[in-house]
Amino acid sequence: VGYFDNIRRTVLLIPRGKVATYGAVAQAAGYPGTARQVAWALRGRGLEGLPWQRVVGHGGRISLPGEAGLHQRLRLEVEGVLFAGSRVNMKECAFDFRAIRRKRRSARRVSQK
DNA sequence: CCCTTGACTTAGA
DNA sequence: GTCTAAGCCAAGG
Repeated sequence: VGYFDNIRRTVLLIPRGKVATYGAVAQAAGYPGTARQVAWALRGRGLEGLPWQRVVGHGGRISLPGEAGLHQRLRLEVEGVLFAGSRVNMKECAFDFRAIRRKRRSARRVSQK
């Protein structure tokens, strides 16, 4: 399991209608401070089945340049992500990875009985 | 090993 | 709001 796979798994955790920043993904994947490498991972191969459009820049900026950026915005709007000007409304749509840990804990509590 | 490349981020000006 | 400069770090040449 390499760096790319961990980043990939983390991106898959972001639910529909939410987004996360490169930095947040890096940290959640266990590689704090490697935001640029997250971008590198998304740029590479194997994007099929990956919700890459849910990863945005700091403050909800779209970092993908050119037409691809517009494409990303459309894909997000279709998922229900709100925009405020040229940025994602992070207050509403930023995904908090800590919610995953809470979910896991409550799931375990249920299965334990 | 050194150098370059980024879908990055932060801090200043 | 914009722009630059510097820090950042996995890959690839």
